[in-house]
Amino acid sequence: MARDTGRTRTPRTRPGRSSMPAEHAVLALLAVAGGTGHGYDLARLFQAGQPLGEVLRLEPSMLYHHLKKLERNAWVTTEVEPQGSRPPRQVHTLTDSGRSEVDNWLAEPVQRTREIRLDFLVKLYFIRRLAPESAPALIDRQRVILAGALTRLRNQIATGTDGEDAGFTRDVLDLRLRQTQAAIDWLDALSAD
Amino acid sequence: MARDTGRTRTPRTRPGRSSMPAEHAVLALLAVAGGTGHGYDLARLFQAGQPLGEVLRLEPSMLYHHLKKLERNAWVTTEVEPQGSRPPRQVHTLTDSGRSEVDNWLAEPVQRTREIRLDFLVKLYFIRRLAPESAPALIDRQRVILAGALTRLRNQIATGTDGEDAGFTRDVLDLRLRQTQAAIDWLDALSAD
DNA sequence: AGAGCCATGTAAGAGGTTACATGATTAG
DNA sequence: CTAATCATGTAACCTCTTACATGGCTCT
Repeated sequence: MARDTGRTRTPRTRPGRSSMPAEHAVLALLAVAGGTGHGYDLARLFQAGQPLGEVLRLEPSMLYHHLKKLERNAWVTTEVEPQGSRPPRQVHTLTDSGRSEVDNWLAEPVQRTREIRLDFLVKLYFIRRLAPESAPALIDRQRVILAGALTRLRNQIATGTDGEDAGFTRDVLDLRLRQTQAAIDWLDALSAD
Repeated sequence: MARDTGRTRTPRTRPGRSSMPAEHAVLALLAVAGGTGHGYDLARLFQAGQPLGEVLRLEPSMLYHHLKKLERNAWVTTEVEPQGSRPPRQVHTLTDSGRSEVDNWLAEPVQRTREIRLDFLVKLYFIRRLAPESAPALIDRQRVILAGALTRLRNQIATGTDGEDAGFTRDVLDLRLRQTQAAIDWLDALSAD
């Protein structure tokens, strides 16, 4: 039914949602490693048993995919390092632009409660290794955002829906309220170290 | 580097993870509507403002996509109903196989805590409309699963990791513990109606 | 002799988002 | 006259997962 008229489409402006934690984790891992590294080496850190692997499982194929993407973004440069008998390494080096991307990403709290479980944990892991003195500020800013969400949820519950679906809507909001409160309590426990 | 040798690959056995909530929601909505319906009609219920739309936002394009998939699975049949001047409707009818798929899906609690937020809420919405007498059993079985997760988390925390990343791993487990506990508390509040 | 490490990927397919196409009718 | 409603999709592009390919080397 629909036909492609051949017109140039507007380029996709919104590539992906949330903070693209996997991609940024690869970039940040390069920063932790001192700015350079190759894929195979980084891959081990994303496996089960590794602390980061418990939060973010990354198969080799995706890791290599992300490294290509980072290169397209000019956040890393790549050069081939022959290894004699072994397969040559693609050694990736963080650029200035890549480093500032890491810093900006680390400074930003996440917007949605469900992103705490993955995105925020990854940020927390890296900020403690790359800029531990900034960790309390990140945690505080995150708490402010969650506190705002909590207030909005309370208002929504108070403004109560009427109609036959009121019960379900209330249950949904109540779940979100509890999950948000649990995340705030967790942040408080983090600060209280 | 890799070359396709032309060998037949083993068919993909694991199609998708979690309970494919969107697909099942479309199927269940058809059941609520009495077994028949067309896409445009169902689409409205997934919009913002509708109770289901608050939990699961489904764009028309995805809705039609799911309807095609349901047909391939023989869970619905489709016939065209001309409308005169308006575009003809594709009227979908739930099959026996489709109805039993809905029933099985509704009876199964979710395995992971993070699926509470979407998958379980959708199940709750539909079980209250299709088989309200079974809702307490679903909630109870869900509580058992979450209680098991809680126990495993407590054990993991007690068995404490050693090493430099012990702090982070503990924070991860502590967050999961709190989120799981919040979900259990919510289930308890649901039962206490 | 076989398992597993090193080191890099491709292939195929699922699930999902956003933009856009079509074209008559009805409400403001 | 314009916008929305009705009704159905396609196109292009994401992310993520699983399976597989290559091929020498080292450990048991």
